[in-house]
Amino acid sequence: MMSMNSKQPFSMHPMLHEPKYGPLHTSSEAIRRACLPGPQLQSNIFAGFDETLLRGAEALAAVDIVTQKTHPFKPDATYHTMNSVSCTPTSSTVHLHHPSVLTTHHSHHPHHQASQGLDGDLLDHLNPALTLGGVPDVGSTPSHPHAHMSAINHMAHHAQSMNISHNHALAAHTAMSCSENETDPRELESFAERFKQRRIKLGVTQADVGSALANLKIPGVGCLSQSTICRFESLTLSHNNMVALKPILEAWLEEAERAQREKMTKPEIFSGGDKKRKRTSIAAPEKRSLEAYFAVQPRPSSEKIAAIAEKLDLKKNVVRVWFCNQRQKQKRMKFSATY
DNA sequence: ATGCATGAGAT
DNA sequence: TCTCATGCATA
Repeated sequence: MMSMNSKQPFSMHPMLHEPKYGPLHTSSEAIRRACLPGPQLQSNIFAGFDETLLRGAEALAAVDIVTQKTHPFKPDATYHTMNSVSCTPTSSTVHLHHPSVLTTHHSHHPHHQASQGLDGDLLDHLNPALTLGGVPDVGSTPSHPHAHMSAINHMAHHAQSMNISHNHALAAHTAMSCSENETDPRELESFAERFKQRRIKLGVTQADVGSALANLKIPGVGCLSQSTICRFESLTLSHNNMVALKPILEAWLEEAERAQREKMTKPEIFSGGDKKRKRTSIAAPEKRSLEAYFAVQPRPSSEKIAAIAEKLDLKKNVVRVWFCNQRQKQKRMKFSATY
């Protein structure tokens, strides 16, 4: 592990009010894209349908929603399996905070974007009035002061499709199995499960794990949020992300268990904000419409986004972000379907 | 546990 | 302007 690419994105950035997190990211979209099925048939399966189509889509979506209650099309699908273990709120245990950054990236697997086949420009065919609308750039969101953290993943390097053959002389066999294991979805899945169980056994919350990570002092690794730990355990992260985080969490787990053993032998002692960001909530009807649009065109142009935003009376930026998030979710779903 | 959001880096 | 990794806020 740790074969570094020349990519060490350590481009720092000021703008951190808090020394809290360090930024960093690396990404290799390229490969991924290369694996993607080409651009969809750009076209006009929908040409000429205009608004009717949209209405149909929305209607469909509406129906879908209804059905969804019983039917499950969990839009937020998961990485692989749905593990439904509930989260135990074992509060307080360890606590530490540190920022750090890490970036991950690499590999690719054949994600399959099955859906983008229907790319007609739905909105284009929608009524022109819609397209014309004022389109006020609603852009920017209110205030948001905060820093973020990313992970640099020195490890996790190989994609399943990639070969590590160029690494070591003996890599041929040995390494092969090793790296393959690290990225094997099933291995990741079982690890996530084991991780969760052992974590609970230790009486540590997801949030605790996240903040305790910084104590590992792993270069480039800082703390993570409860959300991320939760997503890791439930496999709701991208494959690359899972691969990148695994060694880190594994390290924490070992350390935590070691520390506990030590504590057993010796009597130990233990001891132990700012502005709130508002979360916009998109109402069900609007969400249904968005889903309908998404089904037809997952990647609407800026103009379309503006039109949709206006129609649904939402901020353009909100709509844009919604589509971005939807795409991310879709990828997770697709990935899970792959295995 | 999950919805909406940010920001870095890639396109 | 997108993707990706992550986070805050909240149901």
